[in-house]
Amino acid sequence: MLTYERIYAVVRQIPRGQVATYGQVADLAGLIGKPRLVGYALYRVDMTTDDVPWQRVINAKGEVSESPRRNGSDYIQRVMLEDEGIEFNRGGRIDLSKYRWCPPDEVIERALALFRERLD
DNA sequence: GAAATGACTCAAC
DNA sequence: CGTTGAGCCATTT
Repeated sequence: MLTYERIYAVVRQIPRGQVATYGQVADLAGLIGKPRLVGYALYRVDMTTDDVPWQRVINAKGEVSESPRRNGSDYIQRVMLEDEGIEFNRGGRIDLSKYRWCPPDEVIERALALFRERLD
């Protein structure tokens, strides 16, 4: 669906070694205030491909969201992030002030365009 | 087509 | 610090 494609398009922009929160991705995808949809979209990503760097999206607390439904993929996520040079402190959390992705202006421009489009 | 679900977030206590 | 409850809406049953 178009909604998912927007989310994936944003996630694909996250550079290696940095992370974004669900809420942040939702905002940039023109889905302000709807972070749940991001989680739902990522759940449906094909993890066997590297098309979408789903591992770089974490929750607002700075930790990898775990869920029984993920059947172990949450653990894989942590390993992949460490492989990119991201450090986990004790408690399995990431220092957001250090690794949070700061979107370039062009991405913000696109987000604004999507937002305006939504108001028609 | 109504009801349930969800990798979330924020504010309030 | 923690727990709770409301908000949210595309997808799935």
